[in-house]
Amino acid sequence: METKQPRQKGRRQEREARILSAAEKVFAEAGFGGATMQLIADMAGLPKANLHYYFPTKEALYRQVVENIFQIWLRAADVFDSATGPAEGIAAYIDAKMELSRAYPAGSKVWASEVMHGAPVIQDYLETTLAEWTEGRMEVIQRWIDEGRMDPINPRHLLYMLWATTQHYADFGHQIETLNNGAPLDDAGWTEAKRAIKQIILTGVGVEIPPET
Amino acid sequence: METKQPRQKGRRQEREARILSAAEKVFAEAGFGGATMQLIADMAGLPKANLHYYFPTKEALYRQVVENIFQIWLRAADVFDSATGPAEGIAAYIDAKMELSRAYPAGSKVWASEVMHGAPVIQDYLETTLAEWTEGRMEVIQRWIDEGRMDPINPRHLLYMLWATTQHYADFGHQIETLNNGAPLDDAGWTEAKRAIKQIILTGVGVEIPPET
DNA sequence: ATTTTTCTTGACCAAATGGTCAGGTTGTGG
DNA sequence: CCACAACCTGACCATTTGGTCAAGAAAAAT
Repeated sequence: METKQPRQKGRRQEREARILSAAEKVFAEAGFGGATMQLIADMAGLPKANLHYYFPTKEALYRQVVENIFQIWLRAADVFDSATGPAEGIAAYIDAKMELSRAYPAGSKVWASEVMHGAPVIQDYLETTLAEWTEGRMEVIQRWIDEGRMDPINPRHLLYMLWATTQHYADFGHQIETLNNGAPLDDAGWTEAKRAIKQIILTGVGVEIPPET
Repeated sequence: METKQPRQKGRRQEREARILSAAEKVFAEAGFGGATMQLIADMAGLPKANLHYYFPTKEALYRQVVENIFQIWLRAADVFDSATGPAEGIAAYIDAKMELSRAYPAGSKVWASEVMHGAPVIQDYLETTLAEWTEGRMEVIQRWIDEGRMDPINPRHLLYMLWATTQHYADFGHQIETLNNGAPLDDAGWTEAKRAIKQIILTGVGVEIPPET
């Protein structure tokens, strides 16, 4: 049934993945307008014309990059649901998003850039998927509040603060690096960042900080 | 002695201001690479060649925009110093930065974009002015901690959280607007945002929330 | 009034960019 | 071995872009 998909990866998938990876970096470093197909091609180690075989236009390639990031984002947000209470849920979400910021800084930047420029290609996602996810999480938080398991705070702004703070470590990674004497955060640095964020936010919403994650 | 500077504004200053204002918007909406001199010229209502009379290159114009923003940023940060303690200082800083996010969203986006792309034009500011400012504020916070006026938290990450959270309302304004049913935050919305942020962070660092600002 | 300086702008240019395409190569099923 | 499809790529093109320039128009200085 699966005549395609030659046991290994498949030329096509491997090529597309390589192109997407290069595109993510270039779009993150230069923005959509500043990125050139030639630059992406060079970074992917392929002739420019070949990119257009897999992705018809620069915009199509960009769209694919943004959608991929969005999916990763959403998937990681599930930790919020499988939590037994506010302390575990929020702590797990902070940890998850911080790990994403560390693992996919370029993706985070592309996302930030896309939103900053008015979300020209993922506006529909914002209005549907993201709006629904946000609504759902706000309800969860509100329930925790109603049950007296955390202080009454505005769930919407709590979510914004979680996004802002965690993504900051990716989007402004260069600034953080500069203020860290030019060196990127090491393991200890990231751990300390997560710890500090959890301390402030969890204390801020009136819950105990869970022991280990 | 001041033969220049004809009582009113002066043609030159007025022209430069108009160009800079248009440039700020265009750079914010399209990024450095996506912005074109023609677009800026149109928005400023001037022929393109005229821009090059006041600003020799696109990069020079961009540099001026970024430096202006940086100055506004720094100036507003002074509220931190004139505070009598952590509660007032942090609260005032949050208020000030939120008001800047509301008043200069384009500027904030240009700054974010600049940093995200590796700070090609303001790297030196990051290394000197910003680094010094950060160092100074960290000392202030550490002193408050040592004096037992707030919980022991990592001053560096507290600052990052303040920057991230407040700037988020400018940089991700479009996303916030979309999640607010397509409408920008009104006066009440901004007040509520500031209140929520102060509640979480001030509680999070173990100080009382000051009454009014 | 005349000279000198500052400013304005349409027309123009070289370079870069997204995208195309025809001809070729590689792989695959029969 | 052949035929067919998928894949690759150097050369090419139309358009856009940052930037220039020369010829003037205003203003200011004399």
